[in-house]
Amino acid sequence: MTDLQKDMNRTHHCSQLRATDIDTQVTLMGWVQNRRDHGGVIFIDLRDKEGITQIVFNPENSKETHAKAQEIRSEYVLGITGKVIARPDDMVNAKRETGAIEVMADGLCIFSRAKTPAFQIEDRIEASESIRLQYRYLDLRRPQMKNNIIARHTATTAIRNYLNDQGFVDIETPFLTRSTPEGARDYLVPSRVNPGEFYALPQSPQLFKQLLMISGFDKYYQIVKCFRDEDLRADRQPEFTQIDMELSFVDETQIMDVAEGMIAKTFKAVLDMDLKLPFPQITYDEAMDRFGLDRPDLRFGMELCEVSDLVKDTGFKVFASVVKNGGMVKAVNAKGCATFSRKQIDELTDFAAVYKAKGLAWIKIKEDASWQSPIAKFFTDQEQDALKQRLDMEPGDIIFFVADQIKITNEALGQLRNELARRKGLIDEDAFSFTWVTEFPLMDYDETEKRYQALHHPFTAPLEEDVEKLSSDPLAVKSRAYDLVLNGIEIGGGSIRIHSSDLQEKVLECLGIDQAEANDKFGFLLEALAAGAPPHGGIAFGLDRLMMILCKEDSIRNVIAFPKTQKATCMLTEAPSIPSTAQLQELSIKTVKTQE
RNA sequence: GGGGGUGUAGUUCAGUUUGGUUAGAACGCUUGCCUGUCACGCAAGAGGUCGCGAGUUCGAGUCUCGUCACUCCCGCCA
Repeated sequence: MTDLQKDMNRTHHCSQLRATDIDTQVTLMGWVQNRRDHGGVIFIDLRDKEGITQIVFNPENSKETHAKAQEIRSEYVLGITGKVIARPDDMVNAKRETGAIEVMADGLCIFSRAKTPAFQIEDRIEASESIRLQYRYLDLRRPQMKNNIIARHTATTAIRNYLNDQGFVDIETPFLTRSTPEGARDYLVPSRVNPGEFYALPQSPQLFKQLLMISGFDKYYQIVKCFRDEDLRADRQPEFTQIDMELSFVDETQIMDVAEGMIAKTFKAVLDMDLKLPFPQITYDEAMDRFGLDRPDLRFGMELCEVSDLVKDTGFKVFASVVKNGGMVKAVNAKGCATFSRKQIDELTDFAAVYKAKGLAWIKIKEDASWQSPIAKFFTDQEQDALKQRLDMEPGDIIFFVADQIKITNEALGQLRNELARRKGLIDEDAFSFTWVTEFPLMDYDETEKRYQALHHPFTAPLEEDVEKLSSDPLAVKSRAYDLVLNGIEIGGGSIRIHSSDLQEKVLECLGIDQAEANDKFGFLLEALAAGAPPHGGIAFGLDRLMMILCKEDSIRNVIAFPKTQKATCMLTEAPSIPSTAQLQELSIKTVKTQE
C-alpha cells in the first residue's frame, strides 16, 4: 500500500468542483460511494464530508491507473489526481451539484482497502438500529446522520457566540461531585483513596451555578453533560447535554428574553429560519385546563372542555359520583370523526387506559343531529342541551369523555387529544410552535411517601404573594418556575431561585427536610446563601431534544454521535463491562455479580 | 417493576395462522462479459446455528415453556 505521496495534496473537497473549474488539475480524497465498471471505462463516486464527485478511469487516458482502479471496492479510501473535464451534454447529472463535471483520473492512491460494510452507506437503506449502533462509524458516514451531527455543531456554535456576546462566562463545574437530594437516581463513582465512599455524577450543575452567582459571576453558562440513572426512552439517555445558564439581578422576563434570543439564533443558524418573538406564555393552570398537560402541543386546536358542573347531578352515575368525590369530567370534541368505527374507539379506549383512565365515554352526532352513544340515555334534555352548547356539537362530530381523579382526567384526555391529532393528520410537521408555561405549583403531594415534594427542585422561589400560604396551604403555592415547550415537548426549564436563607429554610421545612438533613446534604449551599446572595435565576435546555426537533428526528439517539441502548449499554464498545478483581480490590468493592 | 412489538442469508424482509420435499426474495458480495454509467447492464455463483435452551411430535423456522437482545410505552425521570 502506498503512503500519502508528496504530490498528493488535497486541492478540493468533493462537492466543490463546477463547470468553471474545467481543465483544472485537482487532487481529491475520500471514500468510494459506488463503483461502476463498464469493462472499458470505470466510474467511481468519491465521497467526503462535503459531497460526491464522479471520477472516471479511462484506459485511453492512463492505462496504468485504469488497471489499478479495477481492484477498487466500496468504502476504499482513495486519493485521486486528475483533470476536471466537462461531461458530454446528454450525460450531465442534474441530481448532483457536481453533475456537470467529472475528474479524469491520471493518478490513484489507495490509502486503505475496506471490508464490505455491514450495510450500505446511503440514507435510503434502512439498517436496523442495533446494526447501526454496532457500526456507528459507518452509520455516521450516512449523509443524514452526518448532517445531524454537523447541525448540532452549528447550533452549539451559534449558542456560544450569542451567550458570549451577551456577556456570559463559560465556567466548568465538577463531574465528580456529591449525591444531590431528591431527584433522579445518581450514577456513582467509587473513590479509591476514600474506601467505601462514592462520588455522584451530576444530574445537573444546579448547586454549582447558584454558588457561582453568589461568587458574583453574574452571567454563567455551560454546555454540559448531565447524568441520570433512570430507565430510558426515545427522548432520554443516561448521559445527555444541557445548555445551562444562570443570571444574577434578573427576574423571569430577562431570563426569557435571553433564552428566546438564544433559540432564535439557533434556528437562524441551523434552519435559516426567523422565529417570531416573544414566545407566547400560558400559566400552568391554564395549560392544564385547556390541554390537560403541562407541555401543550399548540400546533393544533381541539381544546379540552370541563363539564363537571353540567353532569354533577346526572343520571349517569359514573359521571355524577366522580364529581361528588372531587374528581373531574372533561371532554374533547373530535370534529368530523363520527366515522370512527367501534374498533377505532376501542383502540382509543385502550390508549386512554395506558394513562389510567378507567373508561372512555363517547357521543357520536349523526347527520340528523341525533346522538349515537351508550350513555346518551342517562342525560335529561336540559343536560343534553347544555352539553351540546358547551362542546359545540355539530353533525359528524364525536365527543370523548374522561371522568376520573383530576390528575388522571387531564393526563388521559390530554394524551388522547395528541393521539387524535396524530390520527387525523391535524399536525403541521413543518411548524415550530413555542410556548412558555409559567407559575407551576411549587410542590405536590407524594402519596407513597406521605409528604410534600418539590415539583422543580427545592431551591425554586415561590411567587411572592404566595409565600404566606407555605404553612397554611402548601399545594396552593405557585412557583417562579417556567418551562419552554416546543411542539408538545419540554425543551427547557428553569426558575428564579430562593436567595434568602430564611425563605430557603422555610421551604425546606415545608418539604419535610429538617435542618440536620439539609445541613448534611447541602449545608454548603445554605451557608453560601448566608454569605451575600444576589437575587438570581436561570434555565437549562436539553440540547439533544432541541436538536431532535430541529433535525425532524423521532429519537435523540439520531442527534448523538455515540448513544446508548435502552438498557444503557454501548453496542460499539460493549460498555459497561465487568472490572477485574484487582480493580475492585483497589476500590474496596465486593461485587454481587457472579459467574453463571 | 409492568405491558406491547421485533429477532430467518452480510443487510432489509417474506414464510409461522393450519408442523411435512431441497427455507425464498430484493439489495449487497464473488467471478466473467461490457467505453458513458451515475441505484449501470447482462450471465453465472457463493452465502443460513431460522436469537439461544429445553420440551411436545415419526417430524419443529412453524406448537409449548424458559431465556437473551433490540425497540415503543407505563411506572420512574425534582
